[in-house]
Amino acid sequence: MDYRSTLNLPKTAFPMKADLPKREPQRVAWWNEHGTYERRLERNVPGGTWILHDGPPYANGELHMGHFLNMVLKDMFVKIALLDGKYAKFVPGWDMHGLPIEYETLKYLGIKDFHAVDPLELRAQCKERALYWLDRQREDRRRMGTFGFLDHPYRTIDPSFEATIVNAIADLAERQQIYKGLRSTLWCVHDETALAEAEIEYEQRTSPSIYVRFTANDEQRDSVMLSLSKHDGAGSVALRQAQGDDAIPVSFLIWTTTPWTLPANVAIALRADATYGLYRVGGEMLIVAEALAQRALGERFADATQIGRALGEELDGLAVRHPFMDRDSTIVLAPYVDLETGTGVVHTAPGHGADDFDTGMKYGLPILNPVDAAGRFTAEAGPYAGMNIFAANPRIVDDLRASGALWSAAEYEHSYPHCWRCRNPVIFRATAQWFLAMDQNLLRQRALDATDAVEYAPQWGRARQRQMIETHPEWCLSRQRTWGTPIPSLVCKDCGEAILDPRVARLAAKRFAEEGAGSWWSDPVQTYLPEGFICPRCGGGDLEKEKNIVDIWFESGVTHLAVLGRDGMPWPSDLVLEGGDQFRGWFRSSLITAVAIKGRAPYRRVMKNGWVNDEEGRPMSKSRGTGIDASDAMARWGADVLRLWAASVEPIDDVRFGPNVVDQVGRVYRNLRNRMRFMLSNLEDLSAAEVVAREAMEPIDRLACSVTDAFVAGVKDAYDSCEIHDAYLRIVEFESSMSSLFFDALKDPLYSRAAGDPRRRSAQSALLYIATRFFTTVAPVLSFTAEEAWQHLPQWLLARTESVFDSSFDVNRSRNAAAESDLELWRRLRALRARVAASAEPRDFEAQVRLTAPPAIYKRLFALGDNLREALVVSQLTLSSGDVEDFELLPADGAKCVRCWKYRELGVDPEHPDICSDCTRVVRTLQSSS
RNA sequence: GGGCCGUUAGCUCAGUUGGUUAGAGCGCAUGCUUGAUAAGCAUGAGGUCCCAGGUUCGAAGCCUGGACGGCCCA
Repeated sequence: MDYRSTLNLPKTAFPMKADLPKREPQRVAWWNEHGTYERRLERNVPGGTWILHDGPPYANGELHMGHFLNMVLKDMFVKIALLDGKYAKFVPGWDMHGLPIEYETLKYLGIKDFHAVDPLELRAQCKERALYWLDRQREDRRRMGTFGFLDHPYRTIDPSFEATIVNAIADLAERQQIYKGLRSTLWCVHDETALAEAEIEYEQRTSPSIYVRFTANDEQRDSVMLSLSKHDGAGSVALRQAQGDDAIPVSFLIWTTTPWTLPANVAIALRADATYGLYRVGGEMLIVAEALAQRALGERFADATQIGRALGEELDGLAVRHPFMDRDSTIVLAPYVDLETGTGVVHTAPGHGADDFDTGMKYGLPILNPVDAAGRFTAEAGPYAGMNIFAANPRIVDDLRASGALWSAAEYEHSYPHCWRCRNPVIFRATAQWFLAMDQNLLRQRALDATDAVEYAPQWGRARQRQMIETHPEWCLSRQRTWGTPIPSLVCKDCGEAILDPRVARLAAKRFAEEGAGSWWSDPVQTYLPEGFICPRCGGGDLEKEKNIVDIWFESGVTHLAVLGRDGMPWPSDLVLEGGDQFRGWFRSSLITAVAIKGRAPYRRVMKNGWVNDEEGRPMSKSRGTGIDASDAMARWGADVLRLWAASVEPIDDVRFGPNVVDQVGRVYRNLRNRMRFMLSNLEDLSAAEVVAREAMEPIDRLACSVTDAFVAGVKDAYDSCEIHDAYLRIVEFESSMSSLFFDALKDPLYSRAAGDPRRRSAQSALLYIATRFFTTVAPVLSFTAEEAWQHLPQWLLARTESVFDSSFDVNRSRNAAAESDLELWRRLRALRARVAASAEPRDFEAQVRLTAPPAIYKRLFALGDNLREALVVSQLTLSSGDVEDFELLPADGAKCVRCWKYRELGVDPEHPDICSDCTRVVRTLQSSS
């Protein structure tokens, strides 16, 4: 007789093959149709809020794996809070203004000169492009399984958002935190706009490297020689000789890699404490820092004789002639002059460098800026007027060579700042811009102090954040472009005064909230003038609008004002989570605006995630074939495997990604999935009424539930401290031990007992408990699979709890308190089980075990009753108490029952000679009922 | 060039305040199972804990220097 049909073999519709790329989109639709997230959110209202505030990705281009990692981690935290009963409202957002989109749009439209296009028309086109990318990215984000208000994201282009930006400007203006000033600003000549440091990328570039003589005229020569001779008494004989010979000119030798800045040169900077040498080379004398003389003079150093020396400070105030402009260049001192490169004699053009600018201000030097917005020399540049500055470089070098001022020229490869968008090299250019004053109202210090109230993960994040604030230069807020939110400033046509009046800004904010910021271009200026508004400087009434837009880092820096503190979301947020580059970007800009306007940090906790590199640990690159878009990855492997990958690595550090890494985590995924499947396949026939209460379960089932409680509590702790990877390790360890010990032990009772046998129902009840706890616990990570598994739970349970996201972690701390001894017993059973399983002969049911244990352990093992034999998967077990632990494996008594495979006494029933008495009873009952 | 971070088994990672023989999962090899079966169980191999000094009775963990990789900046 075939007894197989009399067994309760596993059965479930939950497929072994995941088919994630196909099934996941259906699950996204299912969640939407059922309003799973929104319903749970409403239910959680009494639980209090927990808000992760989304840092806006920029709406241009496809999402890459770095985005994926970041977005999926965010989603995990939102789901953790949700399952914890919190009102975890998540409003994603997009950064949609700015040069990258404007640039892409112009390219898309084939427009070369942006001045030629009507601002409102260009804005309309930019908006279309930004919305297009938002849609693409939003679809990817949905595909990841993201829970949140994806249909109603915040967008920096919304009129309400633009109003928030302008109101923030008004707030800052009221606090005298904004001023207009002339500064040396990073400038992109291609895009014709000022740039913030966050908009700069450093790339390798080859520049001309030239050494240039700045030669003293007769009068200057006397002063220079006099200063040198003072250094040590009357000076050397050679010095005295040279001093008297007017035919030997003296020059300071400067080094520069930007010849085009020479027309703006007004000074030469030395280091006060450095020693400068006077070198006689052929028929001339050169002054360079002693430490750099050999390198600076090159092969001609061999012919050079040092005939004098002086400290930098002894040369302060001297002057020499500019090599080709009709003016002097003053010798000044500056602390940043280093003795690593060049000559220690630094060409200084205050209009073309931040350091130079500072020196210029200190010495009251003229700030020359002979370069226009497009990077062409103005008339001020004399012979080079009209030329593009970079194109003029070789011409300037040639001219210097022709005039004899050039000492040497070479090519020089170095990293040089480039515009983040158009990739062209940027320049420093002194222009009038609107700035946020970092030290006004002690803003910088208050921002530093505000970090004390923030938790950072990792902890060194605070030091990093502080560093970024300490080194923050004055924040240049204005941009001379079109695609953005206007800075509502006015210019007095009578006196030229630039005016940023809070009242004007408020009017603008109100107007923008209704009409959008485009109205700044179309409205007459009167729209923005309060009653009787006049120029505060000259009293004139003829005002016009300035056409600056605000830095987009400022826009994203006020997302906390636009999103939080309304619609059920408190200010500040509980968590922000972005890539580590945002210590300098969004973490910083948000902190500064929040401290300036609200006096404290806009978040309680900052977490950074790492960079996603390829499998060799190098940056991903499309050209190397290691770059992959998030949407392609999801189409290939499915979101859940990738979500598991995000948890399997330490996402706070830089991580690696590639096909081999995914294959590996894919195998872990299949393990998890199969074990979920095993549980489900043994629950099909369990009705609600038959579920055994925890207290009434068999000992080993209670033990497994207890171990599960400890597991849930452990994972929850990891979640609470943002340690997703730690949770992953616990999940893998748990499912592995569950499978090898408990599931294996349960097979016999589940399969061979009568369906309604109390032993079997107890086991099933434990499995149901473990399954539901497990699905809930992994749901933040494996959202799709956990939900799919949940949907294969018994129907009566689904009627109560429609989705896994309607469940809760249910961490039972009091029950967990007793768990340590349970875990100890669990580990002991695993070790015992391994000893049996290691045996080749006899093995499993062919064996019986004779176990002797010391009294304390004996007591615990004895309490397990027949469950102990089940756990070891043997046919018979004798347990006795003794002084020493002893373990003996012997052949089992009896013969193999063909139905349950255990070794038993067979043939109790002549009709069923090959099966044991227990099996006979089951079979007879089945026969009589059919 | 500067600041910060990292480097533990083929891969992804654990390793509590310095303390036995450095662990897990995956992979690999071998065996078992064929009633979780494109599954399950067991065993095993595999490590100069990046390198070199130092502190210590004792260092993967502390100190110094260096190498390599990454991020941010100059």
